[in-house]
Amino acid sequence: MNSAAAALKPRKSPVQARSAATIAALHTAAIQVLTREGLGRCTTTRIAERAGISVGSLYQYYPNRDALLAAVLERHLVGIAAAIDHVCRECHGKPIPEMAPALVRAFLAAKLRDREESKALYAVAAERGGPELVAQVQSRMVAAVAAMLASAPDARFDDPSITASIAFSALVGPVRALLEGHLPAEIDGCLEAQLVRLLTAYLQTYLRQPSARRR
Amino acid sequence: MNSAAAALKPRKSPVQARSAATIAALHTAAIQVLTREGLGRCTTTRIAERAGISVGSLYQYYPNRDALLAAVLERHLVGIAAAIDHVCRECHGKPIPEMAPALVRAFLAAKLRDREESKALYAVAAERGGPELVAQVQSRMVAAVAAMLASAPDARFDDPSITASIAFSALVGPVRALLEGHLPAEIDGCLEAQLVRLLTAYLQTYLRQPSARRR
Amino acid sequence: MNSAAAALKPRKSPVQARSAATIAALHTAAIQVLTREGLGRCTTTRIAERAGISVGSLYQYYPNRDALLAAVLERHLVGIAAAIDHVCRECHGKPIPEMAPALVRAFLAAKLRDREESKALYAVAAERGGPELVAQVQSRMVAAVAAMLASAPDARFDDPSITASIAFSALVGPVRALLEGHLPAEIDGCLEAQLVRLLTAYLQTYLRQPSARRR
Amino acid sequence: MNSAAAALKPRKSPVQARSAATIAALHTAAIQVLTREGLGRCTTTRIAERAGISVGSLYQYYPNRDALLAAVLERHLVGIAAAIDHVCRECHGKPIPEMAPALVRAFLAAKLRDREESKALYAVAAERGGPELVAQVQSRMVAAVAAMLASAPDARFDDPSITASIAFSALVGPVRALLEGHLPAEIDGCLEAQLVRLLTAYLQTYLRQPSARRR
DNA sequence: CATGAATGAGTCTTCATTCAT
DNA sequence: GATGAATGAAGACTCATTCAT
Repeated sequence: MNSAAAALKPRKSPVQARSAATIAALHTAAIQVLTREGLGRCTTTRIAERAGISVGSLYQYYPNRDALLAAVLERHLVGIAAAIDHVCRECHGKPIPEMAPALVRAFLAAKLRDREESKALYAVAAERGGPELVAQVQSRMVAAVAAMLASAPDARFDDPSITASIAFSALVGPVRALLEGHLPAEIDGCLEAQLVRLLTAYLQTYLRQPSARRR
Repeated sequence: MNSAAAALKPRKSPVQARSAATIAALHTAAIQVLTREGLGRCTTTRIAERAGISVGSLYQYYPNRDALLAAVLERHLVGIAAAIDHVCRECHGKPIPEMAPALVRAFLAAKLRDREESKALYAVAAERGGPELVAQVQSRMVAAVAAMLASAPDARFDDPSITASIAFSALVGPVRALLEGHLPAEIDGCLEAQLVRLLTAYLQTYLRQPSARRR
Repeated sequence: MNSAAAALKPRKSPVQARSAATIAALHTAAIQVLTREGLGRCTTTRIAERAGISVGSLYQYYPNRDALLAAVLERHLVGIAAAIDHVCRECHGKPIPEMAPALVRAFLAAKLRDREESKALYAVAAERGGPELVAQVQSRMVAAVAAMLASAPDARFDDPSITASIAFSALVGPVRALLEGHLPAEIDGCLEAQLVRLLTAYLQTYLRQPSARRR
Repeated sequence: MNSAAAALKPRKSPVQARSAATIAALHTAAIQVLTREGLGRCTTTRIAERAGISVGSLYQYYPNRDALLAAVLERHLVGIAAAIDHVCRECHGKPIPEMAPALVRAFLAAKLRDREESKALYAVAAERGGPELVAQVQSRMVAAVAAMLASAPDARFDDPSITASIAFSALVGPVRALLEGHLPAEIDGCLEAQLVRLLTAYLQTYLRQPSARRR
């Protein structure tokens, strides 16, 4: 870990219950302020105030504002990653037609659980340190997906990691579009079905027995 | 146009050659500062300095910082939209296997022409006014794609606009991932092929003659 | 209170001794800067500097420059109003020849106690929010004077509030002229006598027993 | 004239008709901007724009913003002064009961002819250079009034200039209060009568034959 | 002469961070 | 440990004034 990364690390581990509660409150507060005020007005004072603690105390937990926001973002991403990890292990060895729906469902469930949070954090992800964090967690998720894909009995991927990257980011795109309101309203009900169709079709181009036409 | 949107409008039109040059310099400078310093440090002073003009002059062209950034973003998006529009008209009435590659190629060409610019503007797109702008241009692009899809002789879409939304944002996802460095390095060479594969597979699930196996 | 007025309200109450001292220092500093530099150069930085605090601290007490100046003006006006209120209650039921001198004396004492302050605040009273504030406090003073006049046993006023308005503003005029240096220097010694004469003469035109000629 | 005063002098005399017209347009524009935007936003650019000329041209006529505003204020004050001068000459040698109403009427007519202008200029009068200008013109008016008073056959003033000062500023006070909205609305109709009463009563305390008791 | 774009010093205001209580 | 007042650097934006066209 270089010094830049070190500067974003929390100051203390939540060894005490109180600490954990305070940190949770800070995260929640940060997301609320982010949502209500925007990143530009998401100040330490406001976050602390909403979390019910003093600014001074905030600095007991995080060395600076960016570290707090990074932590919030990280927790969010790690949650998603865990869900992906889990489903990938669960679907290990299963055929594509089972993998795809499971992956889509898991991703949607994780990402849309708290839409406000997901949406608010896009801005954080675009700021200093955000992209690195996202890239890091993303690569972990891609690795999990790649491992899962590699285990599919009915398909063969030249480079599972590339396929996983494309597959995953092809899922991320529509979900982000949904959260940011770039999608027509009608989509809400059929998003999952569409993503399943998209992913399945894509992965099935790698079916092992290419007796039938492909691509 | 409501007053919020009005606040983001440029102040004067570049009727004179000098104005046009100044505005171009401002856009370029903004993107450079964005890239080198990040959105948080992308200040009017810095932009003006890099553009070789005074802050005061900057404010003769844009009423505020957000308006300038919005203009830069808009120009970028409009460029993309024009490319999409064009290819969609060009592929009108062609079958899916021709549409998909053309669309992918056009999108990649437009979006990756200036990677630095594309990448820098993601942060802007996440800020005040950005999402609205993106949504607006996005919907125009989706409409173009939907029209194209509806004209495909070999497929039938229940709701072309939904399919277009998914298709387009499924393209956007991987490209964004690429620009933000979330993709493995090896992908660069095969991104286009992968996206063509993704898009074709997805759209072909809507093939008109389901004599062959699908999905 | 409408939002415009709300924007001029102080941010925190001086509950602590230190706060009260800081606020007092700010008021004094504001008047000094006003006097030495004029309203146009009465900037928050200069006020804070002279008050011996940082600009940031100034903004902990007042949301903006106008609010600070409004507070200074208000305190001044309220002081005058209190003096007027007091003398009006004191003279309740007394005859005109006692009322007039008492009112003049009280007004002069209050307004000329700190000539520098009184003079400096004229500029503030003419700026955004000033006129409203003055009008408001003025009406309170006029009401007090009107009540006093109505209680005079030796006079009868058709509309005490009109008479009070005229009487009061007729006092304000010369005092303002004095403070702004529009009056010849010789006046200083006899101003009070002249104002008493003016006010008494005016009010006595409303004497109850008009056995003698009255205009 | 010291250098400070010199700096406020117009740059060119209105020898040409066009100059005179432009200057008039500038004055009018200045008052409009003053009224609509307030002194703080009464900028040279805005004034020039409203006057239909360019900023550059504005600087052909006045060396700086303050000079323009001073000129506007001066013209206003000189107009009032001329009216006062005129009525004072007209009433020369007449008794108090004729002087007072004439003076009041003349003053009100002059000051209330363009209420917007009168009101707007109070802010200018409070700024740099304003007070001096006002004091200067005021003293000329007071001199005229004093001369008139001294000529009254029915009164004797120990120091006509003091009486004139008080009398004049006692008129100024209520009129200013009216323009700034500090007076009850009902006053509008009876202001003149009240001021006549006020002034007459005051001046009559100096009646030559004190056969009757008065103050 | 008129024009109005350019200048940049100067304002107000915010906010991350510290530290005395 | 907690608090929140104080700090002051930094940013957005304005505007009087100039001068090339």
